[in-house]
Order: sequence, then C-alpha cells, then structure tokens
Amino acid sequence: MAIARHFRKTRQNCHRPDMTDSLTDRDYRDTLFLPATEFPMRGGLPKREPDWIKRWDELKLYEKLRADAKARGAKPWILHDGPPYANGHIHLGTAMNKIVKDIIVRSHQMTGLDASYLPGWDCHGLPIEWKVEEEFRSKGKTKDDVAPGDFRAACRAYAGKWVDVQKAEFRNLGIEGEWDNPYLTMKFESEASIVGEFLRMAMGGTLVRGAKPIMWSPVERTALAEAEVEYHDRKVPVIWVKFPWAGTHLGDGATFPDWVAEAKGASVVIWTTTPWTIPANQAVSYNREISYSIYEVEAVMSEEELGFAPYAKVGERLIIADKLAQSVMDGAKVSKFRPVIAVDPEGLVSLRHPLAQVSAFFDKPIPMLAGDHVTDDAGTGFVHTAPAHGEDDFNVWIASGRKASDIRDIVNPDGAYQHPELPAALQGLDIIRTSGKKRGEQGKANPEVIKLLAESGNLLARGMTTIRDAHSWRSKAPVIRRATPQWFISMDKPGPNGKTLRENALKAIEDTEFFPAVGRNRLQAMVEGRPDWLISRQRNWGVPITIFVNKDGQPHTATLAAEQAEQLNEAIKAAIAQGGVEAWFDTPAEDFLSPLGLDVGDWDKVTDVLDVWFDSGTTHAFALRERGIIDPETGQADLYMEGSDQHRGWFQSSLLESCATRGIAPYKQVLTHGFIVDAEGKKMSKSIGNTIEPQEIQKQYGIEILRIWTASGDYTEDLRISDEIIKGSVETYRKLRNTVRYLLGALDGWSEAEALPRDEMPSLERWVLHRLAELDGQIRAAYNVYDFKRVMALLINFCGVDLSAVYFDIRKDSLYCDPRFDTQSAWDKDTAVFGNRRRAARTVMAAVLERLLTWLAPVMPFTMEEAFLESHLKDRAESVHLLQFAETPEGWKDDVLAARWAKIFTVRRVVTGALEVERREKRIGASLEAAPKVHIADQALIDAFKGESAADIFITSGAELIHTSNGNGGGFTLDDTDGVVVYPEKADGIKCRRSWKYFDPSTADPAFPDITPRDALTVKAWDKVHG
RNA sequence: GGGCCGGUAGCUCAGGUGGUUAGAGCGCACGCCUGAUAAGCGUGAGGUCGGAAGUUCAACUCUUCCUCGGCCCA
Repeated sequence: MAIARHFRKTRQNCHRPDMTDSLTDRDYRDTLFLPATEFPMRGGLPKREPDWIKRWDELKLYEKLRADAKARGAKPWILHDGPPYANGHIHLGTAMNKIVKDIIVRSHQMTGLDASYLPGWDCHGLPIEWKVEEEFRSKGKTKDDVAPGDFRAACRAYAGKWVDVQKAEFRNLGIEGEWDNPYLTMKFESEASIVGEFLRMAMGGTLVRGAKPIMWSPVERTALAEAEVEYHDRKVPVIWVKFPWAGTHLGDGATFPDWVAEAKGASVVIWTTTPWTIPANQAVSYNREISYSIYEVEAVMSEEELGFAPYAKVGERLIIADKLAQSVMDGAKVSKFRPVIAVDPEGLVSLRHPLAQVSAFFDKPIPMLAGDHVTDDAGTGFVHTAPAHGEDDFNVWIASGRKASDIRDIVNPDGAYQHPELPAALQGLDIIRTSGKKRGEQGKANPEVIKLLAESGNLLARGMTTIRDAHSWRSKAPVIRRATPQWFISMDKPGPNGKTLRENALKAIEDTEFFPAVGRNRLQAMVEGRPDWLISRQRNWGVPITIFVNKDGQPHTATLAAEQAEQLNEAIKAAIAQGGVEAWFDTPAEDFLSPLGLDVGDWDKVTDVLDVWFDSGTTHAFALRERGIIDPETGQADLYMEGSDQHRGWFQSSLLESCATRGIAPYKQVLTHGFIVDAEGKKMSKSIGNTIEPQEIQKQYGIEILRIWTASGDYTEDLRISDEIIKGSVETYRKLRNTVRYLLGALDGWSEAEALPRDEMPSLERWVLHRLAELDGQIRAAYNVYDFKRVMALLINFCGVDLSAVYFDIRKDSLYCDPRFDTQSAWDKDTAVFGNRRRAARTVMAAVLERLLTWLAPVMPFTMEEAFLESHLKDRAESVHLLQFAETPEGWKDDVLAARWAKIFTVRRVVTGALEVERREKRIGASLEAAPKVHIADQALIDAFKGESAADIFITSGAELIHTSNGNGGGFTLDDTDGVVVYPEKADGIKCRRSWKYFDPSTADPAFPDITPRDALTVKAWDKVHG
C-alpha cells in the first residue's frame, strides 16, 4: 500500500512539476456532492429479518394489501394453496414451495391484480392417527382402551398443534398471506363441505361399491392406497402345486384331440409365493400365446443325494409351458423327463382343486381362464388364481364373465382364515402376525397349507425365495391383497352430463394451461390409465363416508327418491357443520332416518372414512367457493402450484373431484416445481446425510438469500443447493443491495421539483430510460409466466453492466461535480447547462430506483422494504409492497437511440482495452490520466458520438475521434472490432483539484486557476448560495 | 423393470424451425482506483455442449443406444 501511494505521488509530481501548493490551498470537498444514505452496505439479514416481519404484522400489511386492491378496483387473481400435511416441521422443500408461491402472489399483486393468498392445511389421515396411537401406547393404553371420540379428539389436538408450529415457521420465511384465518380440512365447516361434496358426487352416480382386492394391512386393520405402501425385499416360501386335470369339453368321445388321451391323470402345475391363497383358489389362468406340453417324469433325484425326500414321483405327468419345463423340473428335483405331447390349453377347461380331498369346501371344479397377465418368463406358465387376493386374479375372473359376488372371502380383517365352511385345521390361522415381537412375520397359514398339500399328494416341490413386496409404510409389516367391500369413484360410469368422469377430466386437462407444458402429458397419461378411485378407509381419523346402505349394500343416494335422499343429505351436512365428523359417528341412525319415515332396520350406517386425498381434492369447495373467493359452481382458481409429484396427488384428486361434481377443472393453470437436490444432483435424505434445514440458511445468511436462490434457478426442474451455490446467491444479493444503495446515496436530497422532462435530457439518460422501458416489458412478461430466473438475470445484468459499469461510472463526474439543484438560484446560462445535466441524471436515477425496488420486492421483500423506507418514495405508501410496478411511458422506448449507443459502446470497448495496456505499462493509473485519439474508419461510428462528449463516455480527460481509414501503426485494436484504432495518449495540462480531470490551465477562470471552468462555475454558484 | 423429464464453462443460466471462432452474469487470476471503500472499474484464463454411434455438405441442436440424476409407477 505504501509503495502504491508512493508511485502515485511520483506520477502526479512528474506531471505538474511547476505547480505549487500556495495557489491551491482551498479544499473543494464541501462543494462536491458525495452519495449519502443511512442504508448500510451490509444487510445483516439474519438479525434484521424478524423485525421486518414484526413490522408487517403490526402494520396489518395483508389487510392493507386487500384494501388497496379493493380501492384500485383490482381484478381478483387466485393462487390456491395446496395444503401441507399437519405433521412435523417444515423442511427446505416446503420452504421453497411457499417461497415460490409468495413470489408469485406478490408479483401478481404488483401488476394490478388483487392477488390474495389463503394458506391451508391437510389435517386428517393415517399418519396423524399413527402418531396419536403411539402417544397412547407410550401411556400404556392400546387403541381398544380409548373411546373413539376421545381418540379423534386427540387427533384433532395433535393436528392443531402442528398447524401452529408450521404456521410460525412459514411466517418466519416472510410469506405474506391470510394467516389469521387459514383453511383447515378439520374445521367443522370444511368437514361439512367435504361431506357435501361427497354426497353430491354420490348423487351424481359415480360412487360405486366394489369388492376387488386392495392392499390390506392386517397389522393396521385397514385398506391402504398405493401411496401408503413401500416395497421391500422379503423372504417367502415358494411352492409348486399340482392341479389334477379334470376334463375337457373339446369334441365328443369320437373326436377328442390326440393329447386328451395322454392327459388322463396329468396335472397342471402352478407356482406361487403365497401358499395361504391356495384355499381361496377359484381358477387357474393360462395364456393363449404360450405353448404347453405334457411331460412325464422319468427319474427323480434320490433322498440320499438331496438330504430330503423329493415330492415328485417317477411316471407322473405334468402340464407345463414348454419354455419353463426345464426350470420346473429342476425345482422339483426331477433328473430325467420327456415331453409326451403338446397340449391345447383352451381345451384343458377344468381342474380339480389340490385340496379337494381335504374338505368338501374345496371340491368344486376349477375353471381354466385365459389371461394376458400370464407369461412364460418365470414360474410354470400357469397362474394360480385367487380372485379375492390378487388384482390380476380378480380382473381375469371378471373378464371371464364371472360374478364378483361369487368370489370367496375367507380372510378376516386381522388377516386370519375365517369362514364357516373352512376345515377346522385352517380356521383362525393367521397369515401375518399382527402383534408381539414377531409382528409382521409369517403366521401359521402358510405352513399349514403346505402341510395339507403335501398330505394330499399335490405338492410338487417347495423352497424359499426373496421377492420385492408391498409393506405398510407405517408399520413396515407386509400387506396382503384382500377383497373387501370398498367404495370407489367410478372413472367410466356415465355421470350427470352423460359423460364419464374420465372423459370429463381429460377434457378439463385440455382446457388447462400447464407450466411447464409437459405437465399436461403427464396428468393426461395418468388420468387415461388410472383405475377407479378407492376412497374408503377403515380408520377413525377422517371424514366419514356418510351414507346408509340397504340390505343389498346399496347406498341411500342411489336407492332413495332424489328428493328424499337430498333431505337426508341436508340433515347429515347440518349435523356435521355443527358437530364435526363426530356427529356422524355419535348420532344414532334413527335420528337421521326416522324424520324421513325410513325404517332403521332396513339400513346400515357406513363407518368407513374417506381417503385423505378426497379431503384435499375438495379444498376448492371450502377454501374458495364457500368463502366466496370464486363462484360456487363455475369458478376456477387461476393457479394451482405444487411439486411435480402432485400430478399423481393433489392436481389429480382436485381435478377428479371437481369434474365429478361440476364438470370442470378447479384451476385454469397448473404450475409444478421440482425437488431440492444436493450439489451432485442427488436427492436429499437423512440416511445420506446431505439434508439442509431452512433454519440453517436463515441463521447463517438470511431468508432473503434462500429466496434469491429459489428465484435464480430453474425451479421447474430440480434445484441444486450447496455451500458454493448459496454463496453465489450471497454475491447476487450484495450486487443488488449495493446498486440500490448507490442510487439511494445519489438521490440524497431529491425531490420531484428537481426532475427534468425527458426531452431536455442528454441522450445517455434517454438511453437509460429506453433500457427501463425494455425491461418493463420483459420483467412483466417473465413474472407473468412465473419465470423468476429470467427476472433475476435481467436485473442482475442491468445492475452490473448497464448501471454500475456504464451509467454510474460515466455519470459519477456529473453527479459529484456538476452544480447541485439547491444552488439553482445562482445559476447563469452556462452553469445551467451543467446543472441540468445533473438534474437529468438524478431524474433518471429516481426512475431506476422506483423500478428496481418494485421489480425486486417480490423476491427480496425485506431489503426492498428497507431501501424503500430510505428512499424518496417513502411517503407514497406505508410499505413498498403496497406499491405497483411503475407505469413506463411508451415514449421511453427508442430503438434508434439504442442502436446509436450500441455503436458508442463498441468504440468504448476498444478504448478501455487500450487504456488497460497503458495501465499495465504503468504509464497511467486512473483513466482520467489519458486523452486517447481514436482513429475510426466507419463514419457511422463517429456520427454516433454527435452531440456527446467522448471523453465523458470514456471517462478520460480528453478524447479525439478522427475519421481515417487506417491508423498510422502502433495503435491498439481489438480483433473483433475492425476499423477502430486507439492511440492512448496522456492527458496534458494540470489535474483539476476538484474533479481530478486534467485540463489546460490557460482556460481556467483566473479566480479559480486550479479547477476547470465547469468546476469554477459550480463553485461560484455554491459560494453564492452558501455565503 | 416401465413411463416421463433433465445432464451447455468452477456456479446459476441463455442458446426459434441444424449453418460463421458456443454466449451472459457470478466466481477465479491479474491489474487499476481510493470522493460507492468489507465498495467501484478494467483485462484475462476457463466449456466442444454427459458418452458412443448414426443421418447430413453441416449437429449443442435430428435418430438410436449407453450413462448419470430426478419424479411417478411396478
């Protein structure tokens, strides 16, 4: 440092050896303008953010925003909040989700709309129920010890607690919204609304009772949806079972195909990993595309070789898919076998159950069914079919024209055999242990079935294998498939408008706008392919399925006269509106039925609850329609915005619910975000240990840094986060903050009186206005399509390049040294030229500041509020968030001017390049020490400078532009800029003690020999005003 | 295992319908300024566009395969 100072002094001394200090003892510093602001360079975000939040609370900002929009007559614009689940603390993903929403809402509010934001929570459901059960267990109580009403009350309290926790966490993120009155799915009015929607749907005919197998958890005693299971490896028994062939219908006695004679005494072989389903077997499936043959066992491995006795017997005949014969024989320890003859599987027709001799219950013909689900990739080429316990099994059973009511249900909710006709040996055996230390392990059913099969002589082989299978994500215990009566929303039954729900939903998808566009394909594909919506759960904490069923199991909504059904529905809704879901469970059936003259004995009250996806699919009804935010029948939210996983979840449940009840989507637009991943693009997980909590970032950097990070990346894809990436956001913050700070400092003492009309401004100022006009369109367009990264890129570029590196740098001289407006009374004509130049600069800066503050406020609400309160705008409103994006006059746009300045900047680049060489050679330090001569071949480039001071633009003390087609050698050029040659000569004269520019002392005002004439005029005006 | 999406400089992002030496900002290095100072300015070095093959006169841009990652499903 000392050395650097020494060099500088040396240079100055060399340059003006004849100057003496006696002439120049006035200190001009007082007469200069230097930026002045209370707005500090550093934000101190972690410390100060909570104060801003408190300020907005006290200000009742959200209410004021609504009042302001109303006063403006603004059009409502609704982002409908997807409800997070009221369980656990928020994480980075939830934070990002809310931040994106907040930026959207704020930016729309500031572009003239009335953008309200009503946050909500999802409060019912199994996860909460589980936590509450755990709490009871820790107090030594089992579920059976707790009255259902008390249990539900505990769930309600538990959800309420987490709503409060999350609400506080969201508010700490600076999310603005109606926090005092959020929507909760468990509020009584919501519960009544959900019931209302459900009944409306039931009345529309899309509610159907089904009995198809669904995933059932014996441990939890409930049906589970796909979303509630996870897949794990599990060791299971595998058995090969013989189904003796029992006859064909092919031809009469004279025309049997050849194979029929050979098939006598043969057995069809199946393979299964669920021996317990054999007692529920009602068919065997095959595939017409697979070739099958009869094989005869010729030799079997000996007991000595194996260590156990094989089940296969020499001479027995097995029917197997040709491709799998070898592997089946290997599994059965058959050492030698021969194909006998090919079999036409269509002709097999009927088999005998392998346990037929055990009990008359099993001694029924077993049909052969053709199904595409059968493959010859593994197994035997035949599939044991228990329609109660497998989806494919059920489907092939129904497809063959058989009835669901003929399906045998021999398993109770505990996952144990229970059927009056079952043999005693099987009665009561459990499939999976539901309690104790071995909960989730295999029960007694499998071993007993295997034993019975072996005794019957129909076990061909057995072993163990590992499969990937569904487990409950709560208890981690395996689930089974079980056919129980369940309620479904039918996708393909024509509804009130004659169209199916699937058709209505697909049409609604067409009418919806998706961001990004691929969201449409995704949702479409899912709706096209999805099965009926299983909405019933056998749980306690949820909205009940409020129907009565008659003795045929049909709901009152489908069997009573419409008028009577509606009366009943109204009574139910009224009860729930008053007493919550309890009212359904606690009110005796006759209280609902008797007033309508219905006989209690004819009806059963259903006590299943609704899938929680139904609750959240209904939020549009109670959070928007019943609050009067959108029209109850035809209204739509403007936007739904959630993670892309919600194509399967909320976007779909909401769509289906709304289409079933109103025939339209509940939204006009759907926006999805991706997920947060680490620096390598890997998802965050506690087990990898790469998780980051929002509180960490809040404490170390501030929420605003997190908001900038969110806004800078492409959140429609996955967002990466790491220390390095966050540091980048910190840099962005600093640049933006300092730009705003400089503007605040430059505008010290500004008032509208100083403003200069555009047509009196220098062209550089008009160029800045042109840039503002350009940006205005770009920023609005980007916010409109939720493209914040474009907003950020545009503004960072504008601040870093156009302002900081160009405009501020060039106008620093004018701002600091030209006559201040408060000396205007002392200006003469010459002084006014410079004074007005400065007025123009400050006018433009005021315009820039207003726009930067408002354009950035949605992303940086804290810092922009802080800057706003330091700015000339502070009297306009109580908060920057109550402002609108400034209207930008069309006339500011000037493409001709912009093209001209593009030329000027082309030349400027070459000059700065040339000066850099001089610097490196230590011939100059500051650019003011130079006065370059620029040789320019293209006259148009020279014309661009017409009316401009090239020296000001180059920030040199002088500059000369010379029209010549070639330089005279030795000049500086840039490869990509032909015809511009720079001779970076040193500035002559003396250094102005006020503006530091070098100038010819002979031009100086004799009264002020050591400053330039401009500075002399300025100081004289200053002196006149300030004595 | 299937469906969809993505992989451009250290980081965050631009790069209509294939066509000159692939851009920006930040960061980094070097230098300047010291009247925006834990600030400001300038210059420079960094990618051959996840990999391979193919179509084409020509591919970051089209096709196929592979790979890595994400979401959904099994």
